[in-house]
Amino acid sequence: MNDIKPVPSRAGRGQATSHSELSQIALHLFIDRGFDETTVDEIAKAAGVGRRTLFRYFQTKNDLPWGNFDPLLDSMRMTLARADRNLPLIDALREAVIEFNSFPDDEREMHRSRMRLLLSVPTLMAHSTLRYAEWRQVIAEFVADRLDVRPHDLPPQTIAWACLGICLAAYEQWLERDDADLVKTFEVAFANAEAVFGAALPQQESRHESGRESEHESPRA
Amino acid sequence: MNDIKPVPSRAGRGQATSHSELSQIALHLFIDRGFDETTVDEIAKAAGVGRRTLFRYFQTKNDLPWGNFDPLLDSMRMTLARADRNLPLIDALREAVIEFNSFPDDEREMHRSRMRLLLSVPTLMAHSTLRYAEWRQVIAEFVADRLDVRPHDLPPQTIAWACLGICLAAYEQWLERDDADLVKTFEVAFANAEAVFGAALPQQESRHESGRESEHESPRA
DNA sequence: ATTCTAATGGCACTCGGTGCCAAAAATAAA
DNA sequence: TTTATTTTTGGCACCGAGTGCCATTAGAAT
Repeated sequence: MNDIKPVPSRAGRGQATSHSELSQIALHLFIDRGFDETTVDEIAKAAGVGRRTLFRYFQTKNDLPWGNFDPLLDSMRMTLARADRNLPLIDALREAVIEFNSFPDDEREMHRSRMRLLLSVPTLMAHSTLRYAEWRQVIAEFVADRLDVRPHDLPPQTIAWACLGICLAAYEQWLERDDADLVKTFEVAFANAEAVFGAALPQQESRHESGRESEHESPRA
Repeated sequence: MNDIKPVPSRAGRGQATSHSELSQIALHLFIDRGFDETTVDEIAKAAGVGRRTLFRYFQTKNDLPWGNFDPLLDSMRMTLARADRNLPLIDALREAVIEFNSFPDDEREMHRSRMRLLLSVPTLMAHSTLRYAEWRQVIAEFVADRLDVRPHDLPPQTIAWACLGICLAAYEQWLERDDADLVKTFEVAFANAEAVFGAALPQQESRHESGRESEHESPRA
């Protein structure tokens, strides 16, 4: 909500507002007037800053409801780094993702509102893809480390994309029921993926109809 | 390329151009001048139509490089509908996806260019999310039918999202190597997902640490 | 030729986003 | 206190995407 300015220390004019304050104001306007119905000028006016200034804090209108995402990403990176290396890859991922999406109870309603906005407004849904790319990168780096390949290779990228998909499906489901438990929904979503994708494995070597060996790695998690 | 007008039949002025012609012209301009560097006015001029008219054929500039996607979706729906019901879900999905992404050799370079554009230009990458939603819906409907749940439920949505993720990872990989085989890349991507997500299963009932039964279905593919 | 119909395309306008730059405000130096 | 330095602000003009409105155009039917 309000950032402390620990060291207003060095020279120059003070900031007229803060990143998170702008985000808050915009978010509230979006929630009760609608995203497309709220103009940037209105947000700037509501925040008491010039429109030009607002665009220095946020690159686009679409970025406003996201607030500052980076600390959350760093946090997830840390969680993954701390994961027990004996834990199967998929379990480490599930736990990190759940941790990443855990918020204090008093933030629950705000979180729901924000996510509803992000997932229901087409413009935001689309734009979010760019934010998700950073999120995927965190996952990919972790998976790459575990499989001893580069983050950019197919297996980490595939897993990262798939994890994102699972999370988004879980969120969509969570938003539909007022009483839904987010953590539980994530667990079920992961279980669904495991059931379907794991179904081809039990028959052991059945994946070789198409013959030729691959230059890509087929990881054993 | 050129649509036949089977029945110019009924009254009114003739169309100045066609959907696919506009798409072609725009695509070429995007490819050799860059997406952001090409204005809608330039496209309209190149196509010899008014800017206003162009916006009747395509809702946004972002839609231009996609051409008409719907027939492809219908085709995938058909492929899935024809799938052997004894085939495991995941195999049916893999095959349909591969079929969906198979193009004649002479379209290969064009396809690469288009996909490179769609996956590398941030604006398009973001916008594509909306197209992918339709694609996911096709998958979700198929999965829902197989699992005897509603398309909207968690399992179909999760699988659909995960499939999308797998496909996008495969495409990104394919675009990096001139000589890469798209089909093979898809197969490897699916295999990666199966390996990682299937890893939790072999221990059979190990998914119950967190106790309580779920109101969601946990499908057996 | 006239009428009907449907597509066209120009015009003006809104809104998001950017480059430019003078003015404001805060600190550091004199 | 005054002056110089530094940094942010915010106004202005401008661009490009997208839309509502509407007179015009061109083909088909009468």
